[in-house]
Amino acid sequence: MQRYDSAIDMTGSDRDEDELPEHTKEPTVAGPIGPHMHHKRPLSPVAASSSSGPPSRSASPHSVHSPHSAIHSTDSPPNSAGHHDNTTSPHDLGAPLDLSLLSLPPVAVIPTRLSPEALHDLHEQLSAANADLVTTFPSDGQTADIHRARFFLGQINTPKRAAFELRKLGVHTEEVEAGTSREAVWQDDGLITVVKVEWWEKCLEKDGVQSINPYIVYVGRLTEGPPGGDGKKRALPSAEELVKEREMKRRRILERAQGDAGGSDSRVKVIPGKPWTKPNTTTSVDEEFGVKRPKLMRKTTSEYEREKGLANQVQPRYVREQLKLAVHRPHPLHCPNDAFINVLKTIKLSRTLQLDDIGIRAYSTAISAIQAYPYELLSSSTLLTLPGCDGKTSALFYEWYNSSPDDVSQRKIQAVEEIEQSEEYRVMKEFYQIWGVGAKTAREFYLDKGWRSLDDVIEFGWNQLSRVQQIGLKFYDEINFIPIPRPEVARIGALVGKVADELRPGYEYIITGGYRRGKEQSGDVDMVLCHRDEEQTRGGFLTMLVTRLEEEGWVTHTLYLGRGGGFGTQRVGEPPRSHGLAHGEGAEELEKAMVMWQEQDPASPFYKEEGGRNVSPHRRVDIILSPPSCVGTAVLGWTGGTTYERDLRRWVEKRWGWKFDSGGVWERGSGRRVELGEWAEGEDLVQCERRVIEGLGLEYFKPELRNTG
DNA sequence: CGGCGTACG
DNA sequence: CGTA
DNA sequence: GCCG
Repeated sequence: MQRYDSAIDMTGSDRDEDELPEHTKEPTVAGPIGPHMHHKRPLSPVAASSSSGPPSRSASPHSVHSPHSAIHSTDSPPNSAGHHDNTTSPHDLGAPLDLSLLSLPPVAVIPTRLSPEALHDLHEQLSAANADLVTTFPSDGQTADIHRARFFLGQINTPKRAAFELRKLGVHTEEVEAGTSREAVWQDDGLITVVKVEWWEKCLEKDGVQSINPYIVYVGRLTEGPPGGDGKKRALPSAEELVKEREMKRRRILERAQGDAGGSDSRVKVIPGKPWTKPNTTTSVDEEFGVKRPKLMRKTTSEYEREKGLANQVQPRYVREQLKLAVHRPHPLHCPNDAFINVLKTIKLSRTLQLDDIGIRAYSTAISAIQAYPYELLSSSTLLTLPGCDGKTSALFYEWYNSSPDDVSQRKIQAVEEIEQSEEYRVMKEFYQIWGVGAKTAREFYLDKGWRSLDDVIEFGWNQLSRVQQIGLKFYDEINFIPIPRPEVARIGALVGKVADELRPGYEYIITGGYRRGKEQSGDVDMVLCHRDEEQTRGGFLTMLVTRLEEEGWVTHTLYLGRGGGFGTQRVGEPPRSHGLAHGEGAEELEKAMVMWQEQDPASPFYKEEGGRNVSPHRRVDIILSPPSCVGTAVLGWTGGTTYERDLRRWVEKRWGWKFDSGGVWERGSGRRVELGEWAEGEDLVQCERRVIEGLGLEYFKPELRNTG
C-alpha cells in the first residue's frame, strides 16, 4: 500500500485515441474506481482460502485511473519474509479449543496489505478464539467502534508505519518508549499495541497463545486526535505563535519553493516609491497613453516592414470570422506572446486591486484573445485585428514592443513599471494573496488599517480575521509559493478517490481545474467525484468523506464544507431561485468541500520530514460531489479557465436563452431543466462533458485548449 | 450608451 | 464579501 | 476596455 506513488499515472499518458480531430483529444483521467479494488492480492499467509492469481484490474475502455487497480497492480509482493507459502492452512477456519483470546483487550485488524479473504478469515479465527473483536471496515464510514480497540494485528513492520496505519483508521497515537512492561500496557487503557500477524499464525501453528513480545511492532499512547475529526475546529495559533512560526518556516519554505519553482523568489524588493495610483491625476495606467485615436497611429518604418512579412500568414479562424467568445477558439497553455500577456496580467491585477471589475473583464478578454493567437505578434496593427483588442491594447503593445525591439526580455511599459514598484500595489497584492481576503479587504487593510506587511496583519489584526483568513495566513507561503507538481496532484486525486470508494464502492473521479488543462504545476487541486447511483451521492456523503480524511490526517483544515453551492455556481438540481418554480425531481445537489491537505504517508515521494516531524507542504484541495444527473455540467464547469466559463454562460444565454451552471442547464422562462449533463450508461466522465458541450451547440475543445488565463 | 458570469452563505 |  |  505504500506504493501509491509509483502507481499514479503521472502524465495522463493513457490517451484515449480515437478518430477525433487532434485538438479535441485529451487524456482520460477519470475511471471507475473498481469496487473490487480493495485488497485483491492473494496475500496473507493467514489467507486460508486460496485466492490466487493476479488482482483483476478493472477494465473499462476508457478508464485508466482507477486508484485501486492502479495501486494493486503495482506489484510489490508482501514482505517476503513473512510470506510462507502455506496456502493450505491446517487450521482452515475455526480456532483450536485451547486457543483463547478472552483475556486480550479489544482487538482489531489493520486491513492494509491483507486480501479481503485474509481479512475475513482472520476475523473468523479471532472471534472463534473469543477475542473481543472490533471490525475495522464497517462499510459505511463509521469508525466509532474502532476507538475501543487496544490491540491491533497487522502486516506492519515499522513503528512509523504502524502509527500511520492507525491514524488512517482514525486512531491517533504517539509512540511510547520501548520498555514499558506488558502489564502496564494491558492495564493502561490509553495504550495501543500493534502486533504482527505472524504472531497469530504462530498461535495457530502451536495451538496455543504465544508470547507477543517478539512480534510487537509498536506501542503508542492515544492522543487528542486531529482537528475537526469530531467536528471540532483545530485551534489556530495565537498571533505571537504565528509570528514565530512564520519566521521559522519561511526560510525553509522559500528554499524549497526555489527548488520547486525554479529559483525565483516572486516577491519584489521593497523600494519606497511614489503611490502607484493618484486619484484624479493623470498618472494612472489608463491615462498614461494620450492616444485618442490609436487605430490611426502611424506605423514606424520597421513596423511596416515587419507587417509585410505577415501578409501570407493565414489568420486563425477566430480572427477571420471575428469570433469574440472564448468558447469558439482554442487557447493553448503556452503561446508565442506569453511575455506580453504577462504585462497585461499585471495591469489586470492592478485593476483588480482597484475594484475595477470592468477593467478586469476587458483585460481578461484581451488576454484570452491573444492567448489564442498562434503567431508571435510583431506589430500593434495586427493586435487591432484581434477581437477584444483595440486602441488601448494596441498602444500598450506598441510601447512594449518598441521599448526593446531586439530583446524580448528587456521590453517594458513605463506605467507597468510604476505599478510594480509602488508600495501600494505590492502590499495590497501581498494581502490579496491571503486565501479569504479579496481586493476589497486588501484595500481596507492597506488604506484604512494602515498595515504594510503580513506581520502587521498578524500583529495588529489577528483577532479581526475570519477563521479562514487565519488559516490562509498560516499557510500563506505554502499556498502561494510552493506549486503542486503534476504527479502530486494526481496522487492527491487518486487518494481522495480511493477513500471515497472505500466508503461507498463505485465512486469515480476526475481531476479538473488547471491540472486537467495541462498545467505542469498547480496552485490547488480541483476534482469532481461522482457515483452512478444517485442515492450514493446524497446523505451527506461529502461530510462523511471529509471526516474520514480528517481522521486519517490528510485533511488538516476544512475551509468550507457545504451543500448546494456557496461559492461559484454550485447549486444544482433545482431551478435557480429567481424562477421560483418547484422542481419535481427532488433536490439533487452538488456538494463542495474546500480543505487544506497534507501528505501523511512516509513512503510517499511527496512526504517531507524534518526532525521526525511531517513538514510536507500543505495543499489546497477542492472536492466537488456530483450526482449522476449533472456530472457533465459539473466537469465542464469546474475545468475552466475563467474566461472560458464566463463566455460559456454568455453563449448559452445568447444562443439558447438558457442559463448554464455547473449543476445543470435551465430554460430561462420556465425554469425547467434542460437535460444535458446526465451520466449515460457506458459513458465516462469526459464523454459526458463532451455531450454537454456539443448539446450547447459548441465545438468541443479539449481542456488543454481552454487556457483562457 | 448599456452591458459585461454567477449564486450563495 | 469572497470564492470557483 | 471593448462590443453592439
